[in-house]
Amino acid sequence: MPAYSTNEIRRIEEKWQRIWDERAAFKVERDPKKKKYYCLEMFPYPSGKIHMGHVRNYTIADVIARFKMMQGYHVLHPMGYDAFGLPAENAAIKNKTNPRDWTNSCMEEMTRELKRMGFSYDWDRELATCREDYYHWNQWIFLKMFEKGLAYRKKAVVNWDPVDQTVLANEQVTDGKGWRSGALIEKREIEQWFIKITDYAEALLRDLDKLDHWPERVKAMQRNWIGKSEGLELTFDVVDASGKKIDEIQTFTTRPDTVYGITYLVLAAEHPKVKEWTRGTPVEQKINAFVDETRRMSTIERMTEGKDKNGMALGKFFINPFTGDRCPLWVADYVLYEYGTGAVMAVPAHDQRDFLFAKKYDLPIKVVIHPQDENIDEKNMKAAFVEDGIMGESGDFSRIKNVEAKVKIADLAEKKKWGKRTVTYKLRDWLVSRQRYWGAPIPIYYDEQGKPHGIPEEQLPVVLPRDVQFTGSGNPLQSSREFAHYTDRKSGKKFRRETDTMDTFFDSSWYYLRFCSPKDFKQIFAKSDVDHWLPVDQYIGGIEHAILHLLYSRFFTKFLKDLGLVTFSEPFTRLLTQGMVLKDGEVMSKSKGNVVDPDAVISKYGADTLRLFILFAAPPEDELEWNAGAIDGSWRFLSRVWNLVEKSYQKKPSDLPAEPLDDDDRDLERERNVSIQKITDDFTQGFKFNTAISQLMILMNKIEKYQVGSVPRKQFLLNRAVQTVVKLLAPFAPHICEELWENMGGREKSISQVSWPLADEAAMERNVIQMVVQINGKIRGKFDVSPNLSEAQLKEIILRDEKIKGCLADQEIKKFIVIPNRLVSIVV
RNA sequence: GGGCAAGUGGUGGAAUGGCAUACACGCAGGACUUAAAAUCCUGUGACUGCAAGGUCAUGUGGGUUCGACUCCCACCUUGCCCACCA
Repeated sequence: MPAYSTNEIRRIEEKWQRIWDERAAFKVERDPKKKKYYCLEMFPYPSGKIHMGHVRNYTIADVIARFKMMQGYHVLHPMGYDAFGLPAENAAIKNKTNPRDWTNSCMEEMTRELKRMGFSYDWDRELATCREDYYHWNQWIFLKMFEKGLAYRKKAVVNWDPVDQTVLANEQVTDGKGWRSGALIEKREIEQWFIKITDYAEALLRDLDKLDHWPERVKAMQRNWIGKSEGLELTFDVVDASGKKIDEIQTFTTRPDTVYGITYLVLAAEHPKVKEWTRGTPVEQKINAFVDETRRMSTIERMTEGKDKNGMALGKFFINPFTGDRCPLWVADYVLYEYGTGAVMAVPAHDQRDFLFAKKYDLPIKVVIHPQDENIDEKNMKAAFVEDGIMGESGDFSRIKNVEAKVKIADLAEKKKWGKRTVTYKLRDWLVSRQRYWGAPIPIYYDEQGKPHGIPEEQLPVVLPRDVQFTGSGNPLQSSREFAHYTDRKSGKKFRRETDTMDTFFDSSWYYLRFCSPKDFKQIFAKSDVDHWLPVDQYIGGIEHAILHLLYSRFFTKFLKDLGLVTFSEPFTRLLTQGMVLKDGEVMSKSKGNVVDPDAVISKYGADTLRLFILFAAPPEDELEWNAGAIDGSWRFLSRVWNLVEKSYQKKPSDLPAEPLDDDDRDLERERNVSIQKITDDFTQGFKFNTAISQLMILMNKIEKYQVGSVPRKQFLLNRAVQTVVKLLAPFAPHICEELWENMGGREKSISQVSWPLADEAAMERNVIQMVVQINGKIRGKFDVSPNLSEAQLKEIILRDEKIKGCLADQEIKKFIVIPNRLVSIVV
């Protein structure tokens, strides 16, 4: 065997990648007789090159998949591409080509790179969301949602990305900037397609409790995003200056206990009543100017201006039904139109935002809740009092706890029909329209009245046209003559076709189902396949998808369950969110110029070394600092395993001679079995690959020190230990292990078919253990003793010792605590 | 402002109530070599001591315990997520 050199690594890795390909080694078919395991990583956007984040994500998944295969599971481990999206369209604009060509060449390149990493994918199941046979079913799901009233059109204020010339969902706007372009987002009003995910808000929230194997962090983020709050919707009579009722206004509050402290009421700038009530009044012009200015402000401006709140009085009033008081109505920029009713009852004494606003505009402040032991005077208030306390100035509710008042006041409001208890969510309906070409066309046409109709199911897919101009502005689909009209087959009538395409999050919300029957052209998937493989046993991906992708996928699953297409309500049983890969403390990115190309690392060290290193450097969920120096250690380790097989392993099979083992033998056997146990535990209890690998290194250190001489018994034990190393290493470094297994004369075709070893409890036992002795918490001695001695026996041995005697110095022993086989603690 | 993580040698990290610093990187010394690389061996938290040893050390300050990196309380720092949500 030649040395484990760069050339040799290349030969071995190419050889086994070819063999896996030729044998379709990881192809799986449904087999009800076997235990199934569905291991899935978040499929990539085909940007052209894989980066270290992909390498880490997919290596973690591959080790899990290969481990499960060796444990005898039938593992579904597929890969595909989330292939629609803006970068392809941008490239098309730049190169004057079709996004399809750019995307196809990127996918080809990425497939080559993924194969170079030695991942155990069933490539027969590969899919790409930009292919007709995939987005056909995207459109089919959309039609089902349309039929159920979950897909609807709404004229709405939307986030307009001036760079990408498209609309973004609330979820895709971070800090007022577009999630891809980073451009400041403007507000515009257009007819858009929405998906009514809010119908599922309660189910999405409730079922988070079922996800026992999801990180708490992700569940907390989803809870926060759904943002359920329970409160009271109150309706107030609106009156003009003369006291005549002209209208009503609804507000939402989570603090019914503060209703006696209302001193004014604020509407959001977008609220239609603002303009309606001021029309033809002296303040009309000023109000209109204020409203238009506020609405023009982008989200980022509203945020940076932060605490400075602006508003204007409307010259109209409302009646507080609890007190009969008449108070003014205002419009202000600190009220969100999208949340609750878009109007809030202001209680400046008990809400910090209302407090600041009242101070600025000199509005009255009325305290109705006091702390337990003091009375607040509104004149001296520096901030709102927002804690729990005792009610005051609140009619019949005075002098009770505000927590009780909350319930009683809500009861009263419902009894008097002033309002009703309601639940609101921060979760908004999902805006799925995109004025873009490179996405799945929304399968809709409009009749003469402009009413939307679904394209008949049998005419799907609505295929993306080719006669399209990519100029960089507007929606390219509208430049196609071929696409513009839909012709009804019966009447021959022509109708205008919808030219919006779908958000790519729509595509990625159900791909894990399509992997079960990727080549079924007659239906979205075969139910029997999905029933067999789903739910996904282990899903692995980045924390950046904690909200959007995972929430949408959960929603789709629930929707498909309601359609009777699936039987489960949650798609991913276990979720692992891997940490980011950093260089010099920062996320690797092209703009920062700190990107390490995986391809270059593979060329120098091989895929096995890269895989091993990236898992050894940190636990999967932690951030990983890329340290180019430390990778040598992983390479050296593989090299040592290689040399060990070459120098010490004897292919000639032999049986273990029936003779007793000496201390060295037992030592080796113990370490071998301890390693099996420890590594299996690390796999099953949270994928602690870094400590699993260090245990393999410990085992190697032990084997290298083991002297065989020419004793057949020792040669047998060494052989067995080497075999164990190769088996335990195989999920991490599959190429070298396949090669070694073959050279060692293994009977199996592939190391992935070898059974995962089991630990022998008896071999792990020790006949001498070290007991540590503490006196008053300080370590004063160590004793080699037989295991499981009684307290009396231990006491005799320890107290006989000269050094311990010296430390005790005839003091009285108050306590003698024994932790079996570990430690003795003496208190004097 | 709210929520969730995390803070351990020169570095990545290990130990989740029981010998702090496993494993690795780096560094230093040695072997082999004409030389270098590679490889192998030895050492490597700080202070103190000729040595055996001793003392101190897991962000800071308290607490619980025979015993705390680990549990509790407060604070500091960093990271991530959310944020005018009534």
